Amino acid sequence: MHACERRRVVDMTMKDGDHVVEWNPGLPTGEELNPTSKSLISLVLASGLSMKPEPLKTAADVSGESRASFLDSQVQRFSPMSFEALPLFKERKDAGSFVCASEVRDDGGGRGDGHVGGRGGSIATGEGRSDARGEVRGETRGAEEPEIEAEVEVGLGLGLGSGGGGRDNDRATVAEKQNCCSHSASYSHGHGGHPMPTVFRGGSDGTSHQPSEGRSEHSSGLPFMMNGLPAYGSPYERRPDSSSYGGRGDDSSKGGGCAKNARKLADSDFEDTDSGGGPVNSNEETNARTLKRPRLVWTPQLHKRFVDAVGHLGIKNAVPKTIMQLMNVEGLTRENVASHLQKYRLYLKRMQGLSSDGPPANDQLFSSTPLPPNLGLHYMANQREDVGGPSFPPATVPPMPYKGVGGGPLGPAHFSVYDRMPYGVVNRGFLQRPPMKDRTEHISESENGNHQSVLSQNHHSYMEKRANSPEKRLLSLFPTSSR
DNA sequence: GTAGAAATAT
DNA sequence: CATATTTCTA
Repeated sequence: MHACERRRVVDMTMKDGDHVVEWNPGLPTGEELNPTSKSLISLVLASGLSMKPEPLKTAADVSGESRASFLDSQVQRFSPMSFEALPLFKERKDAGSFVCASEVRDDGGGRGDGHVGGRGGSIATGEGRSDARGEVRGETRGAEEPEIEAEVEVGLGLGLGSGGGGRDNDRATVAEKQNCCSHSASYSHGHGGHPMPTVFRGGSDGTSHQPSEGRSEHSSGLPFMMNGLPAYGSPYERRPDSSSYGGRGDDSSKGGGCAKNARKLADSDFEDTDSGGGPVNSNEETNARTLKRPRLVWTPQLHKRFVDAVGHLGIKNAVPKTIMQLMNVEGLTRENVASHLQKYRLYLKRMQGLSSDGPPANDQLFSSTPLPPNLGLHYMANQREDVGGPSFPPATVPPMPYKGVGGGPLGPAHFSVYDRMPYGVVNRGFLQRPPMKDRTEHISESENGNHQSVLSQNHHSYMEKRANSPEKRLLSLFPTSSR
């Protein structure tokens, strides 16, 4: 675990030159570091971390220390306390913002079959930005939050609970995660079904204010998960260095420089500086009330979630707010969703418009996620929902069982934000909906998932003439062009 | 206050 | 230029 930390430190060092100081508060001290790890630190680095270098070890020493370390780690790992101690709910407003978003399917319940699909979890990581701001923050930052977020987030994010259902698959994933992201986690902490609120705004711009507004509510009134999914980690992520903001995973061709990002955001923090009364920094001037929130990147996972939600609700009920709630993604705003929905509708419209010879549709994101088979129609038919239906409560989030969506053989076993987006991968969307009572139509989905039969229709028509079916359209999304 | 569309920004 | 955010209107 420490290996990772160290690596990061190094990265930082290299990247930001002398800004390491900023990280010092979060770095382990000589005492905190376990023996074996300590011995791995170079003299230079050690001095940089204000810890004294370890004397050379004898084989015996090493052996003994390893054992100690191991035991130590064991303890940490299984001690519930270690989990509790983590600033789970704590807002992270700090720098460097290391964001790790992850998605984990957790059946929560004992539903054994809940397959966790290959979807591992996505881990987004970003390194601390070296905006000019960095330094400032480093100094002004209050007493709090000295720790390095990274691991913590990851740990929290990965809700590896998945008790019974856990498959080897899962484990592997977990292992991977641990590997790359360091300790973390993964205890199947009991937290009975709690949503693992991993909140933290990608701090790219340090705009780390918390999801204050609209979202906090999720945790309260709504069911914890959608389809058995635990709360999604913060969607905000940072790309390694492409600097390109765009969601496109591709090259950074269009990339504006990091410089851009730095821009006005250079302030942001003040809101948090919080109580502490620490001498509020000099930001005042820079306090361009601009407090923009970081640009959200709609990753395939996120989008899928979105689509799932929309599908779940049916186009009719799929309004931003509801979708947002259903998605249960922390930090996601209604605006985010509204915006995406807007775009999504356009996409749908377009799709139906030129169904036949559709142009290559560059919407990799959209096109890669199968439309929920039930978009619109069924729900339309189902309008009267509340009536005698076991089905979905209209506006509420149905704590519906959500078995292995996207799972199966198709999903990627592991997903890291650093990877090129698996656009090609077609996740099977939204299956296993509970039986709709009078569901007349039944869209079958090809088992192989390579071709998706999707039902779609002009969204206007949904609204207006829902009853009639003429509008219906069957679109088939391009074959899984895995690329 | 919210949804949806249009205007902006990145 | 594409995409996300912000603003504006109903």
